[in-house]
Amino acid sequence: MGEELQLSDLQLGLLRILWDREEATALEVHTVLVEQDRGLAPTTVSTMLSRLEKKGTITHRTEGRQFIYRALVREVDVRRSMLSRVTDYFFGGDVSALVSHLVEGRDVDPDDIARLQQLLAERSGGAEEHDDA
Amino acid sequence: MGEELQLSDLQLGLLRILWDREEATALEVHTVLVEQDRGLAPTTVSTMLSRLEKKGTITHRTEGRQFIYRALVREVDVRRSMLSRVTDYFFGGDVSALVSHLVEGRDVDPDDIARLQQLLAERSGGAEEHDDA
DNA sequence: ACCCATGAACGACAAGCGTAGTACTACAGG
DNA sequence: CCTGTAGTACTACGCTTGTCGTTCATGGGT
Repeated sequence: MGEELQLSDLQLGLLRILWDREEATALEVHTVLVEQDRGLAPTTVSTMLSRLEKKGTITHRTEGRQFIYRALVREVDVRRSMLSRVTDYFFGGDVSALVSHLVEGRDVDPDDIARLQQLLAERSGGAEEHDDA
Repeated sequence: MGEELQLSDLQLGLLRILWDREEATALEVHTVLVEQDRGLAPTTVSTMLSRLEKKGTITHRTEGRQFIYRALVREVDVRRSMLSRVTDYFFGGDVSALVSHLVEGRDVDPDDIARLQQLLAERSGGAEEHDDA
């Protein structure tokens, strides 16, 4: 199923914009980037977009003389893929080790803890899993 | 405090070896890599090690004509840093959202769920610190 | 029909990574 | 003292990323 897709910060930034608004022209993307204090030349944005397209991450349709870009990968998949890389590497896929790390290290609100407990309770009690072994 | 350190897979692999054995010569590192099906020329390993050192991630002392490398960054810090990047980006630092994602997506064993509940219970009940290396 | 503005296409360049061959140095054995 | 060998240093090369400048095409206004 999953191709190993590894994205840089900027690439992620571009994707994010496309995810947020479904579609966007190069100019639009550039504008958003600028608003995010990410000052880049419009051509830079175009170049990045092109390269992303060449890799099959996004695509575009032409409307008039403008390109309207659209993401081809879903955020949830990228999220999963990138997270997997880190978790697999550092925790060998052991989710509890990961959460343990999170809870230990950074400050986690008691609220968060509570919410997590809630979440897990739902998971184990509410939804019936019929997975064996 | 936190420098943004972004490591590639190979760099992580090298670091891992140094973390595991505290210290290692270039040759030793190479050997381990080979055992891990990561077949690289010894010179390649040396080059990578040098570059890592230039970036301040590792260091070495000289024993005879050999270099004995040692990591300058702790695994826990790199772990945290790399994980933060992903979690901050995708979940805005919301740990419960992250865990939610994890629990929803890949199949998490009931065992894991139980362990997590245990973990959280400890966390919210008695604040016990147990050292992690 | 012509010129300009708008935006894409192309080319460029520096830095960093992965990869490795070759050069050099220094210690050890004869 | 000379040489072989081990092991680092140097150099190189192709690829990707971030960053643009410049060129080119085209459609719209006068």
